[in-house]
Amino acid sequence: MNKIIVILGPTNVGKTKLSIALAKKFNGEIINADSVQFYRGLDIGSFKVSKSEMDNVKHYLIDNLSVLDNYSIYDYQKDGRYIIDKIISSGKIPIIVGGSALYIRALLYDYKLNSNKINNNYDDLTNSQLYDKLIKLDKDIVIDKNNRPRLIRAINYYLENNSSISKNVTNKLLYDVIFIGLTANRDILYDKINKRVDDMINRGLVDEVKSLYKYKDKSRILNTAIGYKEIISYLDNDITLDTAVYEIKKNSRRFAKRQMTFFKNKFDVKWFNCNYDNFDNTINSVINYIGGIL
RNA sequence: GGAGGGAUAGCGAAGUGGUCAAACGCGGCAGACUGUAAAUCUGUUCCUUCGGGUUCCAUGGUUCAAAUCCAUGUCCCUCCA
Repeated sequence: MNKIIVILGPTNVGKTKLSIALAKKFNGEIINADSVQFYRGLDIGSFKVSKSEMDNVKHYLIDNLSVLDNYSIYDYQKDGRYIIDKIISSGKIPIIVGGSALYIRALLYDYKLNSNKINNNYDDLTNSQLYDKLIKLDKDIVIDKNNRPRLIRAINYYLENNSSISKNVTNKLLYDVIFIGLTANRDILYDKINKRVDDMINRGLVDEVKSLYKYKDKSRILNTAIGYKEIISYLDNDITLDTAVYEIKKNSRRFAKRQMTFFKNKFDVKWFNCNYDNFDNTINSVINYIGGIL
């Protein structure tokens, strides 16, 4: 079975740089698994790979969407699996890189997704009414009572499939995957994250968001992505720029923590510590590890 | 110098005799994860060997009982001189 390499980890540990080095070393092509880097125009705030960084390594699923598009793990699974097959059949190794854990899971594990025909939002129901409705339908459901999007999803799922969404969990991998995790000590990582946010501001994040501001009411991603939603609040005059920066840093740190929780507990990962002072060392240890498997 | 107001857990802030180890918010920590996922949600947050121990500026007092009342001291804020 053909191997697939996955590089995951929290934000800002060098996944991009590592992935390009691996692609060059092992004749790979890269599939993005960062749910913000899909979008054209979200460059500074998503810390997107630049053309020159790509260094002629083929990248897929970057800049494939407009900020007005709605994309989901369903689309990603479809697009990504098609690309994986394409890369494998060309004799190369797919390298999946990113920090969007659910996207990676939907892509590689046996997530059964369908076209999602029922899509009732139940705007007239409160959370507890939704919960009552759900447990009447679905006695097996395990769910947080206040997690409205998931309550709605669980109801719609049950109505469509006549079975509990909880029964749909899977740990079955569909590919032969090497999971490489890149991480760093919490203190160091947080410090790097804070500094990177300052750097984004210096590189013109506010101008980047200004150029997209006209889409803010019609774009989902601009209102959810860290670095964008906060600057939009600033441009709306709801908060000061200092507050926006503080919030971006805080939200990025929390995001990194959530990513680590997800990766540690849901993936079988071989972890490597990011050596910020000598990243070539990090790259070499990963190359040695993968070389021993391939 | 005179008149008031205040000091509560990492921070902000309720509480004004017992039901107070102390609401709530923030921050922190941990967790969940099949269509918003950079999203959304949950738990936890004085110490503990889980028996208990030590807290509400400090010291002393009143009381069966004090974060809450009294006295003194320290520090902070506002107003008048």
